[in-house]
Amino acid sequence: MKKSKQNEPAGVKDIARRANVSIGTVDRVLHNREGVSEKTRARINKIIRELNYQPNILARRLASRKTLQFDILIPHISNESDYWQAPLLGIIRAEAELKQFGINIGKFFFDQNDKDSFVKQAELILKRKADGVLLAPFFLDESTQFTHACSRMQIPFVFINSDIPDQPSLCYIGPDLFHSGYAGGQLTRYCIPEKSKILVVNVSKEIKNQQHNRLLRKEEGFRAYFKDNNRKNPVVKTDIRKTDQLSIEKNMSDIFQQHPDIRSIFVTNSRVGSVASFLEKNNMKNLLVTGYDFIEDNISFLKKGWIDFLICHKPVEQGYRGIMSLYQHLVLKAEVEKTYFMPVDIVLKENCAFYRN
Amino acid sequence: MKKSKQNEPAGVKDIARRANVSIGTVDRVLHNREGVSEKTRARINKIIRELNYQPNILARRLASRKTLQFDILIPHISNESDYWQAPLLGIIRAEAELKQFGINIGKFFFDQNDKDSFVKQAELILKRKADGVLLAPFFLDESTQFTHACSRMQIPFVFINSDIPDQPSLCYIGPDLFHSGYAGGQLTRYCIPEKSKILVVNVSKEIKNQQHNRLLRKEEGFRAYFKDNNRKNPVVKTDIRKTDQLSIEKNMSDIFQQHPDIRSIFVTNSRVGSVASFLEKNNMKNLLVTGYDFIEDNISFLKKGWIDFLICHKPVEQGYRGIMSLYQHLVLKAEVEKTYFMPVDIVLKENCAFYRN
DNA sequence: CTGAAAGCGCTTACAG
DNA sequence: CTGAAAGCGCTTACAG
Repeated sequence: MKKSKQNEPAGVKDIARRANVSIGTVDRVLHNREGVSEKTRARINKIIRELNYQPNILARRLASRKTLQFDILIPHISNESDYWQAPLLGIIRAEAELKQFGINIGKFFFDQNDKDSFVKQAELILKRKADGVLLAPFFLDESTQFTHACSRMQIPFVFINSDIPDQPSLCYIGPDLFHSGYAGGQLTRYCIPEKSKILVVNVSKEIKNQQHNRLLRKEEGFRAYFKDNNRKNPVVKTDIRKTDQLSIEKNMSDIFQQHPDIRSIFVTNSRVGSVASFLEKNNMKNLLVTGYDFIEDNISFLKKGWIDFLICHKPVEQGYRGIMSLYQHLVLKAEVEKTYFMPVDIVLKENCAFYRN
Repeated sequence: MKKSKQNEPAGVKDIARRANVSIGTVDRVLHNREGVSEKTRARINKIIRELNYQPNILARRLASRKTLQFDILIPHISNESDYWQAPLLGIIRAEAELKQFGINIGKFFFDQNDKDSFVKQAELILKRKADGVLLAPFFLDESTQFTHACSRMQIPFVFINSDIPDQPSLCYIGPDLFHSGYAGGQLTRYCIPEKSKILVVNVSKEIKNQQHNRLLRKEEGFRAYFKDNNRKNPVVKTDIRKTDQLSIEKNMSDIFQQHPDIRSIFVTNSRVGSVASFLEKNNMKNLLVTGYDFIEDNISFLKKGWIDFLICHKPVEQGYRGIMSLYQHLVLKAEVEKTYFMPVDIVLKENCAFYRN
């Protein structure tokens, strides 16, 4: 341990001394507060630049008794899918780290199958006047309305999981779905014989929401891979609108009756576990199965060999990084990447023990 | 923004008041400094526990003018391989974040092919009496000697990239090599016909160092996968001791003369680029090529299709996390995981654009 | 429009 | 062995 004395970075005191003002005035200039004559403001700003003043964040947060409020709006964790546990975990991790910096996180949850619940929670957040918002924009119109309100109130917001590109969001943190599907295409083509038949499965209740669009985007990418590479594999597709296990099995059963020569299945979301379960029950081996998300159900089928590949986009990190982006912007006043695509991770039986979601 | 008034966490003042002592004495107890009677120490400790006192890290670092010195000892970046750029990048990223908390990082580099350079740099570090050390233990004996010295001087140290298990390190951050090779095995077997011939390539100058052991460990894992899954693919192996491009090509040429039926190549380190270059020059298509590390040379062959899979272990994060572990231990006094295995990431042409090294 | 003082929660000498 | 005071680099009222 050492004590540094030389070359200390400049502080408000140094600026005040050089500008012949009090540190209070320097503080006003630093924070663009009113009540300073243009002349002195200019003089002080010049000195700040000359000295390349870097505020001491520690001191700043210690002295300011202010608490920042970040509010999150994501789907609640349902039995149907425990995917959203992961982003929440990342958010909680960020919360723990930022607590000592005076940041609180308000958690609001909505029902994936209920637009009204989204709207209601969004209103609650607006009433509280959060300093920053993180949301998963599930319902296109409702989300847009909400973020417009945020913009009006000057509340910065970040999207995770899915993006609404033409919004003035602070940033988007999540997958590039098209390329994610594209990578799924490559994995599939590597592992199955040429020209063998492929089944694409979309499982989603509503057909007219962001969630369903997400699935289609992956499917596009998946198909594009084969097209771009001149592969002529026939592709069968099924849309399953009833998402309970029984309906899925029924649907799969029908499909396989019509197409007994299917060699590979690509499920565009985390419901791949239900498909795997069907295969297990009917002892249908020798199919290459690819799907999404590192959740318990899927992992167990991966280990048992009924799923070959899981594609993942680090949902825990999405939550963590989303909160940290607000922190970077609001506290550190640092630049934030407008679009942060998560990696397209490939998990298989043999590396799943080491996967960090 | 809000001001929290109620339920403020307890501070040294509260403790002092309750214990009927000055805050100076509380501070002494908090830091286990001498000069406090056993009676008062016990009394204060009891109150600290009762109040579940959590120190304010901000205030602590602001008040204490101490600077912590972390020193790193890793290979310098050579033309031969730019792998080590990545960990250094992570270290520099951590440095930027921790600067405002009064942490400095001293950077020491050694030559991978020169034990003496390692020893020399290690001695420099010991003389400076760092508060914490991060090292890549390339040379087994020399590293052990160095870490023994650290232990004696009570300097915590962390390993990255490769581990020396029986050392009192703060932690190891890096791959589980055996399982990394194992995953390589699964990828290979998925993508090639049964019973087709496989070539394993180890490229390393010295045969008796940590670095070479690393390669063998991956090879073990790779072979174990086939054994565990009762695959009878014949495996040919070659050890290349001269690591220049020409020698590698010569060696490969010989191997393929003997074994023209090789269907797949597994290169146990980042030199897979050199192998790919050989294949490209000789226009040898239809081979499945798997290797290690997300470095420029390899990425370009991946994109061109001469490499199919790159296995990676997030070297940037290894560096970042290594420094952060020292910070967690020394500043935050938090627990640190003794072994942090990095994920076994699989990069292919179609997801490489999104990979975060 | 500006300044002087108090305070954030700690640590660090110094005095006794 | 213990206490009182000063100070870390800022922000926040308050006074003029």
